Amino acid sequence: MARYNPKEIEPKWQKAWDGARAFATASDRSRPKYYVLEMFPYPSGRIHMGHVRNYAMGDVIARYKRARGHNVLHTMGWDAFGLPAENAAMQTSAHPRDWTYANIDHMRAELKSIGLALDWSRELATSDVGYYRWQQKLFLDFWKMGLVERRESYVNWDPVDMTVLANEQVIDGRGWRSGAVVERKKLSQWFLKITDKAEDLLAALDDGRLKGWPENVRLMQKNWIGKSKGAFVRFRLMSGTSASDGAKEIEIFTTRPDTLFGASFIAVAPDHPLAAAVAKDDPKAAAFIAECQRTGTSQEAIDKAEKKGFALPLFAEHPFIDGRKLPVYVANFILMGYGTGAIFGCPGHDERDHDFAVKYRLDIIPVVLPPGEDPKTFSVEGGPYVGPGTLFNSGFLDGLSVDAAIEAAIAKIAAIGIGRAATQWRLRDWGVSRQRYWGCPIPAIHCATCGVVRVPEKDLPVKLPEVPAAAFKTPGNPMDRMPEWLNVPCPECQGPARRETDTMDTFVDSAWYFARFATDVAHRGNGPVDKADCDYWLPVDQYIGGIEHAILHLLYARFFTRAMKNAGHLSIEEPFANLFTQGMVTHATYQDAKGQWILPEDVVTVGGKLATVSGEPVTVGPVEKMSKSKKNVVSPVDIIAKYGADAARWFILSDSPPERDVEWTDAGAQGAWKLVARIWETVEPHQGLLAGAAAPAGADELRRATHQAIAGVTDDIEHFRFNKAIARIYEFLATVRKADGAATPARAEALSALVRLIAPFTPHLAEECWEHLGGKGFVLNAPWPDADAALLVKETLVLPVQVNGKRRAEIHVAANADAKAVEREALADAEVRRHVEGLTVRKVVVVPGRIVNIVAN
RNA sequence: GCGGGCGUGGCGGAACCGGUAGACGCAACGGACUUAAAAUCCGUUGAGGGAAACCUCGUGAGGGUUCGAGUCCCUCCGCCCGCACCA
Repeated sequence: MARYNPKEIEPKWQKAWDGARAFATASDRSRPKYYVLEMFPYPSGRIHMGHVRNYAMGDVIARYKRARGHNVLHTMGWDAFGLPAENAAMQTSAHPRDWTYANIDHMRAELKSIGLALDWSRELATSDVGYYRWQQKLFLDFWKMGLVERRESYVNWDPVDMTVLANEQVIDGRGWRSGAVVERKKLSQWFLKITDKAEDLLAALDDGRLKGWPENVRLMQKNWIGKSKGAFVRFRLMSGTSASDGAKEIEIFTTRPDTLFGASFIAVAPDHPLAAAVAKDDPKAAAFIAECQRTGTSQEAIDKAEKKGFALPLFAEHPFIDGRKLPVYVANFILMGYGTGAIFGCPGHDERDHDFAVKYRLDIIPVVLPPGEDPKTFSVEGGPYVGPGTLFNSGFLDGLSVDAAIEAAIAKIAAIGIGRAATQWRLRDWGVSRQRYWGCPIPAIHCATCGVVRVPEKDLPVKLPEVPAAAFKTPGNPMDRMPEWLNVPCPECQGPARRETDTMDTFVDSAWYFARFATDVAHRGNGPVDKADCDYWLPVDQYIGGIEHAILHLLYARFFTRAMKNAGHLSIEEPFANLFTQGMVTHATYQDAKGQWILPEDVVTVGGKLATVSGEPVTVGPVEKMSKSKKNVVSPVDIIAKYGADAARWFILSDSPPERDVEWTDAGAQGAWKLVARIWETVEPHQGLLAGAAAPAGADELRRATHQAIAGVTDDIEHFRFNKAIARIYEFLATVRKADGAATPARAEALSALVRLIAPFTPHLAEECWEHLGGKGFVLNAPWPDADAALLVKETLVLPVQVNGKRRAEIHVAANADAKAVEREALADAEVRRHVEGLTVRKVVVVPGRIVNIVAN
């Protein structure tokens, strides 16, 4: 018997599928559509196991839905703009474009060896002019609709390299290449007004439009959008201490106006105008603000920095308490971008305010009394109380609940004209400017007389200028140094003007690619998307990708879909009907005696111990996400060469639930390979079996097992439980192999079902088996098997019987037995009698079809 | 720091709505085949006790609710993801 050889068989079927154009998207729109999309890859150069996992999952769904009669759209493309190409250009002198497209060619070939059911004719790269010119058109549309704005905001600035740094290029507050301390620098930048859609982006999370999304992702987005109700309140600055710009008052935002009587200070952001005004004549204040500016721009850096304040020579009057003076601080944890950039601090009922008050020895006054506490003894000196309760020490609010006090406080503030109720959002507008070359150029022109002007649509695309590869060795954006590209006549006055040199955030590229995929290639020259095509295919029925994209990418795509609908390009608000977030691929880490990381392929077992190829001892470290820096990577290409694509796909799906991390182990991959070989071995003796097989009848073991397997695997695939589907296939295979005496029709039915059930997971093997058994056409076009409900019903059940919660016996009862009969049966059981001997039975709990519990004492 | 998750045998995991904890796979051990090894096939395998029947313990730690808790609640520990210029 010939051993199964994936090296021959996998390319054979890949060629056969190609030759038959088997995965070309059908134009027949009468069938129900199904659009399955995996997050497209960044073309880093090589595929990794994370890709294999992501695309194997999508492929299972695509092939399964196809077998269920759907018209399936399943495509692949490249998230091709971004920083790594420019870093490569700095290191290797390769032009970002050449580097990127060479990587794409390489990765495409690697992906094809996995045997994915993809329509490659729809492939796109976001760096193609044919893609980004339509992104420029969308940008202009949004601009006309008022969704584009220019305003100042901060970037990480490397003062040595004179360049803007990404957050990941800032390491411990220093530039990654220069090592210089990074500064915050204000630049005029482009923004998309995602906050205009905040209300609907939030509402859709809860109103059923995203019922196919995981709860945790919806919750993360909800918290990210962060709608909070509260109030603006103006505090009068005390005379004689006014700031040098003459400000008489300071406006704060608070979500807890009920705690106003517990206020003991005011804090403003380092870039608040009041702070700047004081700093003008106060070198110490200026120095403190400068220090704050040296913290990075990321929220994480700001939050983790030690909370610090600087007392300005200013005091504010408490609006309700005569004579209470509130000192005004500049504090490094107050954000200018949220609310008014100023807060009042209530140390008794807020963590950060409490820390701040302890540090600067400010009053800590409790104003909310928890239920059951005595106001005379209750203290918040040791820590704030943030729960519900009743107001005290609070004048007109005394005795009210927190909620009632919030309302009463707002009413009073409004009545005396010092403030009003307000809603604030944590969500900020989307800064899309990048001071980099390898991105989509922003279609704008700066004219000294006309200001910032749109590039007319007829002049699109604004192509990236041709820049020599050597230009990337110099820090900064090479576009700034291309006068022949930079200088253009103003589209409005024809006077001298300059092109915008900022390019777009790559999140813009990935915010609408799903709709571009849905647009037929023949229609792609006419606009960003084809509305009719999108009306048929969208929304994406199943979107699959990493949890790391839970907020930004998904939120941006949701915003873009709304904006594109408003611009008339699409008819939907939500791009992804169902979302699945898959876990990472991890691997053990290995180090040699010197602490150097070692590739798994360079580790060998010598006498039961791990060693390097040259014999040095190796220590095994923790299992971590596969990463280049720790060298704990396994190349899919090597695995496919060794075991075949089917075994790789099988293992990556078999070992862990899809949403959790999976650990790649060579033993597991070998196990998958054994399975592939065993299935072939099981099928091989039955050449042509399907051709003349009679219809199976009866209800023998094998038939029951077959239909149970069909029902179980189907249900598991529908619910994204690939690991369980695979476990069931193992069980079913064992039954098939043991069923020596089964009748030929039952065996044909079992093998036919087996091959179709494995087809989404191991498609090459399934085709080979299908052909060998005499199945018609490709198994990929064969209908999914149906489970016969009559063969799934059990006649008798085995019920566990507990005595006082401990399992003591099992009884066999008819599936339709009533509770009384089950109870009688249980009490009659010899084992049960032994355990209740000498006790009085107090209660018998019968859970139908589940369990019996006898309570006795 | 803030937001969201996860934690079950030697390992990956299963256990549906609170109802027999450990399905299935890996590893290990025993056996068959072989001159031998590999491959393959069959069997055993949570821990402790017992000759056995069987008993006790056991789902990160501690507490609680319940006839019954891996599952629900509270407190704590550890790890992972995100934090707006990595993609």
